[in-house]
Amino acid sequence: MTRKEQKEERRKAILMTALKLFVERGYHDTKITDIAEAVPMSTGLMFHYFESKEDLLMELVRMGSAGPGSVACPEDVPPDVYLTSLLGQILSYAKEQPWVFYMFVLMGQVRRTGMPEEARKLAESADALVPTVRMIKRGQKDGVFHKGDADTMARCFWYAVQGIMEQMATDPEMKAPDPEWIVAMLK
Amino acid sequence: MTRKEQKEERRKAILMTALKLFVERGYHDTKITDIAEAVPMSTGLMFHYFESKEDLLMELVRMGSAGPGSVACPEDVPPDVYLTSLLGQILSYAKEQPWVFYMFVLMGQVRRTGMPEEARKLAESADALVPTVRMIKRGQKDGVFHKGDADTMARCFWYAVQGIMEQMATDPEMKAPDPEWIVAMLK
DNA sequence: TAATATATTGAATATACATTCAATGAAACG
DNA sequence: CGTTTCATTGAATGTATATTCAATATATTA
Repeated sequence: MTRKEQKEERRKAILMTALKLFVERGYHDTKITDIAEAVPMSTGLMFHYFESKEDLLMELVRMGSAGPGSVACPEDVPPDVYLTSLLGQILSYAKEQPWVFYMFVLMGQVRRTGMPEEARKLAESADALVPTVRMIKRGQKDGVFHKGDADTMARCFWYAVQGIMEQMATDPEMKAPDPEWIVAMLK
Repeated sequence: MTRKEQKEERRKAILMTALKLFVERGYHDTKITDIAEAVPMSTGLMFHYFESKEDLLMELVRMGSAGPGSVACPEDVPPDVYLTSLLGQILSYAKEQPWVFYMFVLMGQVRRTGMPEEARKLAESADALVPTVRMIKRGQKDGVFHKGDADTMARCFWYAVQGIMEQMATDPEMKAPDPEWIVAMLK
């Protein structure tokens, strides 16, 4: 089974390399050749592992969609505390495992800008928005969050995070924010 | 002079159309043909008005760099009040003049992702970061803002705005946030 | 070891798209 | 009007790059 494992490793190497490049330069600016060179491997071999560039993107989006899973807050934890710790986890995890971090950014890009329709749909389906709206409503009832349209608040929260992450992914000068600052948007 | 005015109008029409498409689909996904079709005008004629696609982008970035000008807070206004009103202005302006809004997003994209070097440099030079850092430091001294690295705080603030704007530019469901929410990140 | 399957390569091909161009139409100007 | 200048078009060209392919090397298996 060493052969099959090798192949799996190689696939992962390609995926991680592509993820990094897609986030840093954008999907369309990243040539198959660039990925191949960075892996490193010949251009032709890329197509032994993935049908096409789009297939490669889809695979990444699939990973990203499966990833986060539940962003639900247990009933006995205050929503503000939960969101703060969730964000803290994401940020510190990102420091050691940059791919989680890149993934976060890629998913946002795919959701928004001109990417293959199929990829966009999948990315949209995996979104933390719905559970966050629920959390915010509970927080408002408990008085820890301010008044306002919960849906808009949830969007603001995550898209703010998105904007900050996008910058962190490409700009080494950018230091991680304190999660409390961001949750303060809701208080 | 009707002839010259006509030309100027046409140029602007192209610029505005391109801006919208660049933001909605991304620079590389927007074909010259798409812009021409949307204006509308033949593909060839585009090159009567602009040397190249890159030239078109550069013109937009030039406009964006000239735009905002000074984001400086007068000494007698509290920084939090100033930032709130600045954001309010941007958001309400954007509702009537979508191009200001698109421009905001485009500039952010150009600063980050793989775009012609020249464009990136110009976009970077026009950045509200420096004056904002100053404002935040003053706010910290006055006790209206919390402690923390002022540079990181300023970046967080603007990149959060960036993320929210990016979403608003492409998602009609997204409603404008209350500027206070975002300034609350700093308090 | 021979036979087979898989990995790998680099050059050839196909395609998409920016850009050019020769030709046509419309306005300005004498 | 006649002439000149500018606007406009759509098809032709060139280039970049995703994808294919025939050939070669390396591993697996019997």
